[in-house]
Amino acid sequence: MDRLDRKILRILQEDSTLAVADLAKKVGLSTTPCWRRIQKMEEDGVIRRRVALLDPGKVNTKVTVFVSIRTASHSIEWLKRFSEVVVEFPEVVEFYRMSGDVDYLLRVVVPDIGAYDAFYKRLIAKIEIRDVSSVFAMEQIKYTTQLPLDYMMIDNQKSGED
Amino acid sequence: MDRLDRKILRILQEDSTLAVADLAKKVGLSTTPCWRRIQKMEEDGVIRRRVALLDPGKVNTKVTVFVSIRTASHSIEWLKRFSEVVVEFPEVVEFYRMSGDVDYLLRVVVPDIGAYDAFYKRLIAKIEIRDVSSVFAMEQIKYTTQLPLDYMMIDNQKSGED
DNA sequence: GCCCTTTCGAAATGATTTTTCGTTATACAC
DNA sequence: GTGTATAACGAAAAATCATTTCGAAAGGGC
Repeated sequence: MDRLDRKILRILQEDSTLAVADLAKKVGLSTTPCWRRIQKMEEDGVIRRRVALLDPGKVNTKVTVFVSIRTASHSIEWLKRFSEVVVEFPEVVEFYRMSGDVDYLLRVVVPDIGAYDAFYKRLIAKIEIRDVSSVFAMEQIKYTTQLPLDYMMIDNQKSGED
Repeated sequence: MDRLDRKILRILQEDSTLAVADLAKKVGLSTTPCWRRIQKMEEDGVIRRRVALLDPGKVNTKVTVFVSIRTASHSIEWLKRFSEVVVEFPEVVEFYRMSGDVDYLLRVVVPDIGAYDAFYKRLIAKIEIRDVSSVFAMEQIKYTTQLPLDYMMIDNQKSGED
């Protein structure tokens, strides 16, 4: 995991459609070693998958809602079932167990407020939830799948423009 | 935008490495029309980009922090600068303007609590912020880039297993 | 029925990925 | 220094895949 691997990851996080030869040129390598590095990072699980990202507007899921859930105290059984139920909804794109005041946080994407209400009804029909609070996002100012690569490798940094 | 396009999008959101011929077989089409449909959806901007998704653990960004920001009332200028500053941090992977109590919500990824503190200091060094509240995620139960496709196309649904 | 438009599929072409092979660099023991 | 092992490199061949070309089939209006 050196400077070149980081450079490769930075590019692939941006755009994974480049030909290996072009990518190689960008990082200053020939195609074979570049290809092998990519291969290795896929085997090692650093690169998890390659996917297509869609336009939320174009697929009619412009609206993001953050749903905070407080559960008081519940049985292990309830928690297990709760997770299973929530995960199944395709509208739930993120789901976290939190520290602090709120127990769970969901990011839900829907076309509009009406669709959110319908989602909400379907959710509480499947499982009883004590305390739910929904907040709508007015605007998505930034959304990226690119993770910062500055924290990889404690040594070997040299942290230049690459 | 019909059933077949939806089927194609569903697969590409999962895995964009499939050969067009294999994808075509899966949706019940031959390669040329399938390729053309993909091409069109890229032109139309339905498919925005293709990217590699990395393992947060493997790049040392396991920890997610949600940062709630209240700004009271500020000038337009301040708001503009605030957005510009926040967007520049690679640790900020999501950034929303919210309705309700909280004005802005950030999702920040870092290696650990210490790194979050360092990030926080760098942030407030760049711009003064009134009221900040940080909550750590204990566990990421679900995270997907796959948008639900059930809301596309009001007509033409037929909504089967495809 | 006929024309127009659209979508389809088979096959040829061109580009890219992946393998093969030989070379070069680096490190370590002696 | 010399020898040897290990790991990374690069050029070129082979295999696979994307893209184009062409013609045929399917729907829609008149």
